[in-house]
Amino acid sequence: MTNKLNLNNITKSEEDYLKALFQLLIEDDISKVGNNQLAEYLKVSPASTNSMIKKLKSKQYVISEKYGKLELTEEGKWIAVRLIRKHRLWETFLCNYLNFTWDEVHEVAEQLEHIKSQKLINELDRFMDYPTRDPHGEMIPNADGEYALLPKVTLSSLQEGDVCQLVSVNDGSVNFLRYVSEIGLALSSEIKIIEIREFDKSMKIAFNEAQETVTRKFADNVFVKPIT
Amino acid sequence: MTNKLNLNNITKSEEDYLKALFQLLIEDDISKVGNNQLAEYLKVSPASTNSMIKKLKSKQYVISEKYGKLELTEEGKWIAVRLIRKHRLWETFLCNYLNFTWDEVHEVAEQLEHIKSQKLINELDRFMDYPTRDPHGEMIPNADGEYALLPKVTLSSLQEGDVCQLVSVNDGSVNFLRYVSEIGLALSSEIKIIEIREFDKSMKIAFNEAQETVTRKFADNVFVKPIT
DNA sequence: TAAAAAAGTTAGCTATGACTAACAAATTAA
DNA sequence: TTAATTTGTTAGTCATAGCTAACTTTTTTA
Repeated sequence: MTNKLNLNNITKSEEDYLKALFQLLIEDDISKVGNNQLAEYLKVSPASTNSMIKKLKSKQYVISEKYGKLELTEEGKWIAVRLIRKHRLWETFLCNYLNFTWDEVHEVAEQLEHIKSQKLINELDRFMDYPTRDPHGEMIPNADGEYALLPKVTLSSLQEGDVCQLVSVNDGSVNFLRYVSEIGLALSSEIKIIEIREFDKSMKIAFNEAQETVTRKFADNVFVKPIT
Repeated sequence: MTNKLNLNNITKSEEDYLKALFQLLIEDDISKVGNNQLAEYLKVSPASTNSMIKKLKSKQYVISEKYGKLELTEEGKWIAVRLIRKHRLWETFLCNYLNFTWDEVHEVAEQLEHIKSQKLINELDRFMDYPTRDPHGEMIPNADGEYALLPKVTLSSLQEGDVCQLVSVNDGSVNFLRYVSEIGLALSSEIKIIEIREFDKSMKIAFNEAQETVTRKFADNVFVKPIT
């Protein structure tokens, strides 16, 4: 009821904040997200975040006490999930139909996710035959907002000798994604950890008959499923 | 040069004004377009238009003297044509691939036309195999901004006994487009003017073995090619 | 041609959503 | 447990882009 009415009144900025909060709180499973952390994630000033949070509280998308941590209401979560759905469906469309590479899609999808049309996104979903994963391996919520929240195991969390399969990658940086492709890694690649150097936590890994040494920062952005 | 740099700095509003000016000046071929006319077309106040025109003049997209009529520079036209290209390609995509009807596409295309990505629109064009007309029969500019400007002959400009073919329709009103479909008219329909009533300029027309009486306002929004 | 109407302009207001600078509260560390 | 650091808040500014009301210029018409 109020639901439907509000959704067309929401601004692009409000959507961006709600999505960011959802990704920190729920997808990254961070228990205490504060004002400044959200500000840093969105690359805006703490003051901007503070005033937006006030607005989102007044619209009942966010709950928090003064100086307390931030929480999303069910309504807030619902808005965020729908944005994530749109973002990932568009990424999938761009990669699978419009010859985009996985490092090119994020920026355009950031724009496309704000297009307001229920029909558009549901038809796009149907057109692609209801994909469940985007080009980076992330799960795509269905039309009811349901999707599996895979526990995020980073490559960096594994030990020497462990073997795993590449499940998804952080899509935040174009340079990172290009680098992943360049060295020959792809979704589902089987990776073995040959050695971890204590000094800088860099890792020597083996995959597809190749070997590479990657930094800790790199390994933090690669999500894997350990093979038991 | 300056071209490319500016195009990413342009706002949605600036784009809307340039497109509106182009449609009035070039597509509708109106020789003198003034501030208030543009304001009315865009459904904003004359004051808003006035200040936006100042901005567009400073960016050299528009030329006009104080109290004089408005003109577009080549740069201004180029921006407008690209918007029209994007708008019509998206409309075509929505109709041909996502099950939208021709009365549903305009509103969504108004949003999609502001997405900034050269690659997106050119790939979409390729994906659809370079269509030349949108669902309303309007010409789609190619990647170089070239397209045929069909002289707009309205159904209302014809005489009793004339025969013509439906070329395109004004896509501004959802109700109008629904009405056109409902009575059974479609692009390329052959229409014969049976009678024009002087009193209110309403027309009795025949097409596809059907007859209808349509108002002057209706006939003003239907564009045709007379059959000699 | 002078008055009325229309068209165009300006000033000043509003809301959104950024920002910086200054300050307050909470947390961490000495 | 006090001091330092981090985190959060507030006040005040800026740009964009809309608005109304008042005014000026241009055009029309009586």
